[in-house]
Amino acid sequence: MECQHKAEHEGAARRAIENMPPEGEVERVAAIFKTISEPSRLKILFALRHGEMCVFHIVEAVGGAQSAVSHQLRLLKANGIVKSRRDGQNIVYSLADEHVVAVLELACTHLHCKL
Amino acid sequence: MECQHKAEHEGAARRAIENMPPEGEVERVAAIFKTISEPSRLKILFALRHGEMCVFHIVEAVGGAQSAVSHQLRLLKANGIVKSRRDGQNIVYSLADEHVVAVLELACTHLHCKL
DNA sequence: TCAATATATGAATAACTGTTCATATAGTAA
DNA sequence: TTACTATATGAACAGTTATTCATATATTGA
Repeated sequence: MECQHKAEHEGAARRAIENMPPEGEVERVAAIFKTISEPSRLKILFALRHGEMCVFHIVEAVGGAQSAVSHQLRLLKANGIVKSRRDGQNIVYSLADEHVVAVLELACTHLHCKL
Repeated sequence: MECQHKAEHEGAARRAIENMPPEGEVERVAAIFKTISEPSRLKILFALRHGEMCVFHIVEAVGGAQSAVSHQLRLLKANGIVKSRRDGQNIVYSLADEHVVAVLELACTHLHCKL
């Protein structure tokens, strides 16, 4: 049985269906946001805003166990949020690109808080 | 015992600690990202890009049970991602502000995919 | 080679979260 | 009021995930 809604918004509904990204793309975007949606990982990103850092200093900056930070860094890297390079005994991490900072800043603007 | 890292990056580490947002602010930002990090909720946002829609049409656009969509809408609204107004028997939802679209577009750019 | 530092990883547990089912609330028309 | 449509909500279960602990790998210096 048909619904009794006003026809006004059916155009929007139709366009929404036609332009819905394929399932895989939605899940890729979702994975990005999920990766940066945990306070512990978000702190790492806030820390890396100020320049590249090795794991030891990241642990200092965000607190928590070295093992936990390492697990989180692996997730961030696997999802393309951060990148890393070896420098002697250290692994130096940095934000993958400028989009990351831009997204963080937009979210803060949305919340009316200063980064 | 002191670590043996190069001093190069200690400036970044110090700045990171000094500029780390307070715990509450980190968690508010994290909550925003967590809210938009589920494929089902993300689909709702992709759908609402094309204009406001009532729940019935959102269900049509994203699939799934009405109850599930309603739960998701509640979360989205509680976190300030969408807003709603009543229109007769219908509740019409729309994106809360332009930041939401901007964040989605940035994430897609990051993934090199067209929105 | 050995010892020390730096980082990563596997497994296990505890906490969290999305969905479903059943039901409740609210508006509309008769 | 009653019947119907539209939306919301509470509880419970299943699946996911972050952390901890113990251990492994890799680099450096002696």
